Order: sequence, then C-alpha cells, then structure tokens
Amino acid sequence: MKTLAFMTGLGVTTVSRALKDAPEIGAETRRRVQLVAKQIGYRPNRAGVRLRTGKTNVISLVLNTEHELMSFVSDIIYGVTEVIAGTPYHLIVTPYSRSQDPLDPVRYLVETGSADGVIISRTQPNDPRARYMLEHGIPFATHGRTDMGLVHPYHDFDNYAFAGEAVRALAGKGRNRLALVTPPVGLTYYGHTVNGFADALSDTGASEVPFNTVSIDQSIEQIRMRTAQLMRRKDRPDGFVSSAAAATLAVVAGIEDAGLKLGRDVDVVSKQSSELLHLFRRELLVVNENFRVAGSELARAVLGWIGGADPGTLQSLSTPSEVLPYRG
Amino acid sequence: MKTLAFMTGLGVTTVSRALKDAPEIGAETRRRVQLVAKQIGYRPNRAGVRLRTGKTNVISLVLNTEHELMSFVSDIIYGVTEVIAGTPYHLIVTPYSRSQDPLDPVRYLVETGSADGVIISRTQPNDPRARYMLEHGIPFATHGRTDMGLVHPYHDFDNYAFAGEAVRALAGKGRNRLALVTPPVGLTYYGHTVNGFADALSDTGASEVPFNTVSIDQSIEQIRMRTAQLMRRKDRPDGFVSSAAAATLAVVAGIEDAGLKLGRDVDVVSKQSSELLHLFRRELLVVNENFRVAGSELARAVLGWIGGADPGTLQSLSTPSEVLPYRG
DNA sequence: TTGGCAACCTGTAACGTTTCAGTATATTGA
DNA sequence: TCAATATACTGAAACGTTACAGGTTGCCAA
Repeated sequence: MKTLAFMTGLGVTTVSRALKDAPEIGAETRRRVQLVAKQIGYRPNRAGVRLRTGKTNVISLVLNTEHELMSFVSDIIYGVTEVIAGTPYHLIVTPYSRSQDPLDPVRYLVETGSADGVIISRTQPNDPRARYMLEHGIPFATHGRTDMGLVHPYHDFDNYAFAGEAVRALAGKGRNRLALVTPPVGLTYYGHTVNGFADALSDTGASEVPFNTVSIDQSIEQIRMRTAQLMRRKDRPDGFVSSAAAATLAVVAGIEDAGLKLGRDVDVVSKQSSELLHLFRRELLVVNENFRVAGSELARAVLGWIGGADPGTLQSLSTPSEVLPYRG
Repeated sequence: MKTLAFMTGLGVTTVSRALKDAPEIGAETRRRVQLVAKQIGYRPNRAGVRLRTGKTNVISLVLNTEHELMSFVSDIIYGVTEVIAGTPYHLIVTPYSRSQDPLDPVRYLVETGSADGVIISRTQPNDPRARYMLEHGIPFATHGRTDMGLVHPYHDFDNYAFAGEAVRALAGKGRNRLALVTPPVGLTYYGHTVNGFADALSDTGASEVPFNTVSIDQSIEQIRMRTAQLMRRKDRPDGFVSSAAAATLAVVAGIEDAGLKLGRDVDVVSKQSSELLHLFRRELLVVNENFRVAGSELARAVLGWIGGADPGTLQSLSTPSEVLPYRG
C-alpha cells in the first residue's frame, strides 16, 4: 500500500480509503487509485488487516474426525468452498476427536479469535457449542437444528418428512412391520427421524419392530450382525427405513446373511448422498440428501450473519426427494 | 504479551525470548515467564506473528472440487489434521474447479504468502505446480510422484505393484483376457498403473483386452454403458483391474447388464479406500488403499520440509495389501 | 584499580493496515 | 470581505510480535 501511495503521490490513508470506496475521497482520485492497484496486482495483506481490525476473513468448519461419515464431509466442504470462492474468505478445517469435549475446538476458535464464523455439525437439541457461541457473539451456523429456544442460523434436512415418506412408501408396497435404523442417538435429527417414523406408522396402521440398539454410527459389522439376528426371528420386519447409505449396505448384507431376499421378503428405504445404492441393489428404494447444497447453505448463512443479517432469517430446511425406485 | 511483561515485571522483549527458550535468558526467568504464561492461558496472536515474521502457521490443501473422488478427500483431510493437531498449524482448504488453471490456486497462495506449506494432488509427470513452487521456494508435498528430474517430497501408493498383483491374482484364477479401468489420463499414476498392468501381462502370458476409452474419472453411467458394450462382444475380457471403487460399482453393473455373472464369467480386482466393496459383491477381489495414511504422510512431509529437512528424504511409497477375497 | 567480557535484560522500530484527529484549500452565505 | 463550512487529503498511532542494537551488572585477570 505504501507503494501505491508513492505511485499515486497520495498518502497511505487516502489510498486505504480510496480502495474501500470511502465517501470523502474524490471520484477521480478513487478511480485512479483503484486503477493503479489493479495494474500492480495489489492484494491487501491479511495479517495487516487482521491485526488492525480483528477481522480474520476465515470461516472454520468444525469436524469430528472419527464419527463423520466420510463422503458427506467432502461434499459439505465443496459446498462451502463454492460459496466463499469470490469472497476474501478462507476455509479452515478444525478437527476434534472422540476423546475430546466437542466444545474444545469451538472454545479455541473463540478464545484465539481465529475465525469470523463457524460451522458445526452433529448438532444436539441442547447444544453447548451453539449456546457458547451465542454467548460470545460469534456468528455461526449449525448443520441440523437445536431445540433450546435460542435462534441461530441453521441448515437441516427434513428428516421428519423423510422418515414419514419412507414409511408411506413401504406401506404402499404392503409392508407393515417396519424397523428403523436411526441416526446417532443424542443428535437432534435422531428425534426428528424417530418422530416422523412413529407418526407415519400411526397414519398407515403399520407397526414398529423394535431395532433400537442399532444406529448409523455403529460399525458395518455390528449393524450387519444385528440385522441378521433380527431377520432370523419369526417376528421379523418386512421393511426397513435407513438413515444412511453405509448402514444400508450393512443392513442388506445382514438380510442376505439370514437367507432372505430384498424386494421379496423385505423392502428397504434408505437415504443416500451419492447415487450408488441402486448400483448396489436395484431393489432398494432411495431418498437423496444433497450435502453439497447443505455446505453452500451453511456458508451462506454464516456469511449472512457476519454481514449483519438477522440470524432468524438465515435458517433453511431441505425437503427430501420422493422415494425413488430403480429406473434402469 | 504486554500483560505478561507487566505481571513478571520484565520487558516484552525478555518475555518474547523467554517463551521461545532463547539462550540468553536466565533459567529461572524463563521458567517464571512460562509458568505465568500457562497460568493466564497466553496464546500468541497469529496475526502479530504473521505480520512480523511472515510465518503463517498454515498448511494449504489444494483440491479440485469437481474431479476428486469424494470419500478419498475426507480421509486425506483427516490424515492431515491428525498430524497437525498438537502443532500450531491450521489447515486451509483451497479449491479450484475444472474451468480454472490448476496453477491458479497455487499462484495465489504463493503470491499472497497465505501458507507456509502446500499439499497438492492429481500430480502429473510434468507438473507445472511443482515446478512453480520449487522456483518460488515454498515447501510442498505432492500426492503422487512427478517425473521431471526434480526432487521434492511426495507420498504415493505403489500403483505399479497394485496393477501387477491384480493381474497375477487374476491369472492365478485362470483369467487371461484382462481389461484395465485406468486412472485419469495425464496423471502420473496412470502411467504407473498401465506399466504395472502391461509388465505383469508379459510375465503371466495373459493378454490385454483394450478398454482404453474408460478411466475412473468418467461418470458412473459412462463406465457402466461401455462395460456392458464390451461384455457383449465375443472377444470380451474374463478379468478386470479397476483403479477405484466407484468405477468398480459401475463395471459390475455393466457386467450384469450384459447378463454375465461375477466370479463365474469374469473376475474383478479393485482398489478400494473403505471396506465396502465386499458388501456390494462377495466375489470381488480387493486391494486396500488407505488415504488417511496418505494425508498423514503428506502432512509430515511438508512439515519436515518447513522444518528444514532435506526434501529428498521426505518421500514415501505405500505398498499395496495383498489381493483380498471375501472372508465372511 | 581498571579494562574486558559474559550474562542478562531492555527500548525502539518495523511488519501492513485502519482510525483518529487533524490541515489545507475551495466554496458558500451574509 | 470575512467567517463558516464542505471537500479532499494527510500524519501519527495502534494492533501483537520479533529483531536489532544496545544497556547494566558482576566477575575476573592484569
């Protein structure tokens, strides 16, 4: 910037103001400075700005490096980068592991002022991280809703609707003894899913086959084994609703371990985030959840809050696609 | 730090030096300063350090947000974060898309001095990005090797060995008309894979069924269709070697579209980065590639170079597992 | 006694930016 | 004509850190 000041014959203050379109700079001067800046490829020094203003131009995505389903994470990252490309923002990935308090990374970010905005996932109904960030006034968005009576930006997939549609699709195929492979217990969307499932059961008159011990963050082997066990009982379900593609692979394996056939003895409706399940078994019924869109929405929400928008207007819910059968 | 200076009754300079174990500081003073620093939870201000020293404490992972296979990316990220946890480094993700010159993001990072080290993937034999970074003296590591006669840190999976082992495994099952689903043309490991495949064909006396138009970065539908076409010809292959799990799903679908059966009419050896293929079809033969390890190795390499190690010593090659059949 | 030297500590400046509190010049109103 | 005011610009200070170039003190040898 000193170079710019020298080249234009102005003071650094004037240059600084001219570059950010301050009102008290003459129109011609402004244009001249901006032209020269473009010419020599001036880029504001991030450290200088950050030191002076406290603005980091950084968004942090806080991830659990053990639980998070893999494909899901890269999609979110891509979605976020799509939105922040063309802004001065950088994306930093802040990890935490099972052994740590999930609040740790958030506290670190806030205490060191390392980010202007934060995105968290694995959101809980009563989420200490959201509460903490609200208290400390740092803009954030959650992937998934909370339920604390506090308002903040979020993006969520409508898992209540998903579970409901899934049950109705199964009922439509004459299935009426249904089991649910739930999201991780404790996360908000566990509740949404379970409620959607239960309400649709009432509507359709189908009944639930308890399968409570199984959730999608268990290991493939676990899920497979428990499914096989369940399917060998005489009161076995004739339909499954699965909240994640990886779990669905395990469920199907378990079904087949028990000597049963998908589409004949049992139907399975599953969420998926990439179009792979139909390659796996054509008989599967799928609902698509687009995590790239989620990433974009979350980024937009945080940037919006940073930009001064009302947090209450930065909430979005993504509606599930229909339940889709295979189409060759 | 000013606070620390006040509390200890020392000058800021002394505090600064005491904290970084400079030799001209008395042992007791050093301990005293460090104790107080711990007590009040002092954290160096990144902007201050960066402005003064130019050190960003940032590693940038440069990603193609269109090509990169999804699951692969999150594994690498997790691997990287594992290594930089416990260092002062932050990981930033720098994206670029198909439309851009892959050199763009690298040039940006270097010109703005936004990172102390860079990790790139989709490495080419003659890679302008590696050349550029060498010229500009910024530490980096490549996922995959180059072939320019220039020495730099890398981590690579031994795809020559993979393709060779795959061919030998197929030959061992009596398969002798083999097709290869190649890596993306132009990347270094394309050549490694093709050579490993060709050399092992010679060794075993098997022959190649040309399938050159198909590589793993094509769409699922494309691969599936071309595979089905190929399998309907009378000179069809009886074995496939596939460089990626997603492509393998498509290949198997194509095989079945043509009315053939895996394990009877044809065998397929595939790389995979998570243990899912055997849930898909038990008849598949798999070789595991661990991208989390790749991420860790890459991070270690960059940090090593930043730390002054000889780039030539920061190269690693990961040996493929055996070719594994399904074991219930 | 004194000069030299080691051990330990310190003030100031600088990194690049923005903000505060101006200054100089031109313009306006009476 | 003169004061008041608007317009266009500017220097200095500050953000937190480190490096440079010292400054004191105490000890030892001559």
